[in-house]
Amino acid sequence: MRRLTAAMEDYLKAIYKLQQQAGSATTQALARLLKVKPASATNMLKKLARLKLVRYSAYRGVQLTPAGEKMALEIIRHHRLLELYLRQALKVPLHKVHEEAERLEHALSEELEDLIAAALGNPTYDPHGDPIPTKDGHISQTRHPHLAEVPQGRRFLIVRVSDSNPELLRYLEELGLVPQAVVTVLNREPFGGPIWVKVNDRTHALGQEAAHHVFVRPVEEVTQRGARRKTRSGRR
Amino acid sequence: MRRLTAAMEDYLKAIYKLQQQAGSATTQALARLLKVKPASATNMLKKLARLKLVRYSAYRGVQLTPAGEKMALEIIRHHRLLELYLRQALKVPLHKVHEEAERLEHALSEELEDLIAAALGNPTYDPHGDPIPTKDGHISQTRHPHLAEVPQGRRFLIVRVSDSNPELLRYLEELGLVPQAVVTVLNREPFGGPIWVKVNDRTHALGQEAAHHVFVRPVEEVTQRGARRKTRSGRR
DNA sequence: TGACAAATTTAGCGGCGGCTAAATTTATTC
DNA sequence: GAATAAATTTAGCCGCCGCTAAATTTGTCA
Repeated sequence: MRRLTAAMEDYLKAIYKLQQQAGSATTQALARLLKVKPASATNMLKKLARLKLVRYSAYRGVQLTPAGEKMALEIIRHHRLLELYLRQALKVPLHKVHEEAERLEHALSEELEDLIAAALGNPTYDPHGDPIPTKDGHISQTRHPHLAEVPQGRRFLIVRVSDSNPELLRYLEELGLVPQAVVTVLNREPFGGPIWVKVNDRTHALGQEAAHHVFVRPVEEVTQRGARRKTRSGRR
Repeated sequence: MRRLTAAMEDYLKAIYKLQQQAGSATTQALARLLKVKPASATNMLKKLARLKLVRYSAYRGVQLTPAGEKMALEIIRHHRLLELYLRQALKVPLHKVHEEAERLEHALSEELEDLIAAALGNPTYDPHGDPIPTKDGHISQTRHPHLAEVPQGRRFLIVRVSDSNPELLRYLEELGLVPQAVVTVLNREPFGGPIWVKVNDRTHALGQEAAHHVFVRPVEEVTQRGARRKTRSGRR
């Protein structure tokens, strides 16, 4: 498996994301995401097609081949492992974690990847709640949003509480914010203000940081015949 | 201070090393060190000269300007901090630490550098015994060899014992291999075999790993009038 | 001093990955 | 179905950083 350039890796990752969100990737969407001009994207797509990493037919959008998808998942694994590692081991602030990982991911060897994964205990989710692909290219299809990015007025089931900080973990536990609990987002103050939540009939004002560590899934509201709602998430 | 390309950073680092060893850097030596052709080196030197990072006069070799030296030291700081971090925090095998750092150093931000330095307790030497420049561009001029790379039959003063592994540290202490002790290298078995050393009239067979953590300085032999010997080290 | 070898530089090319401007295809609308 | 708008591709350029081949400079030795 040939070594790809950093630019190629960026394109594969971007195509993967667009495919997830919209089924396929257009030249324009790709260009916007990567902050290049459409002409540049076309250029690269032809290169990736020659390498059999994407299926590309002119004017018609692009899709990853199985080989391309495998590569994309490897890169995403690098990225998300790095994010988590930077956050946990080096206490990089959450908002900077992404851009740091963005540069480091291309320089990460397989060995170092393994060591980092092991140091983290082979985690399956990154600090943003996104699933980390396994080494052999499998990825959980669910992306869990955290309490800070979820619409207010709805009920959510807590599926995961990020375990980076034991103190925070204990704090959240005291409030009753534990996996399987049902939480209602009452209100959200703007500009990084607290998030009002209700758990077990108690109301709490949660800070931004705390909210970022609580990952949830919407509780299925019982509609006619209990039909499941389709959801779509976007971003990352 | 403009951001340099990875190639430029590699050149600055190489020029610095050659200057240390030989006072100045020739096109050929540079090309050999960087594994490029001399013509390519000439090309880059002209670019660096335009940026006022080196003083370059054709056919006459090259020298870092103060600005160039500052940049070089920054890069070397990145490199050596990474080496130490990879070794201590992630247990990357010593022989792989260099090439990993070589790729990561160009992607390291200032913030991450600071966090890594702090996590390591602002260390001053890397795992090879090379000094780590400070953030403001000062560097200790002494490079201490370790016991595994030192000629046999001589006496050495232990100046530093690397503190990465507490177990190892205790072991070495038991043997009497502590800073300020004088050690004689009796014999060295080939092919990664043990190194026989004498400390306090006791003889020990030291493994490769242990030997790599003991950094020494030759004991000044008393020659006529106690004149100091000049030494030169090479490598890294 | 002059001739030659070695080191260095110059000239020109190639792949990468951006860009702009112009041409082309696709989609939409009357 | 023709006209037009929007998306996409093509053509050609540029900077980076390698390369080779040819020209030039430097240093040495008779």
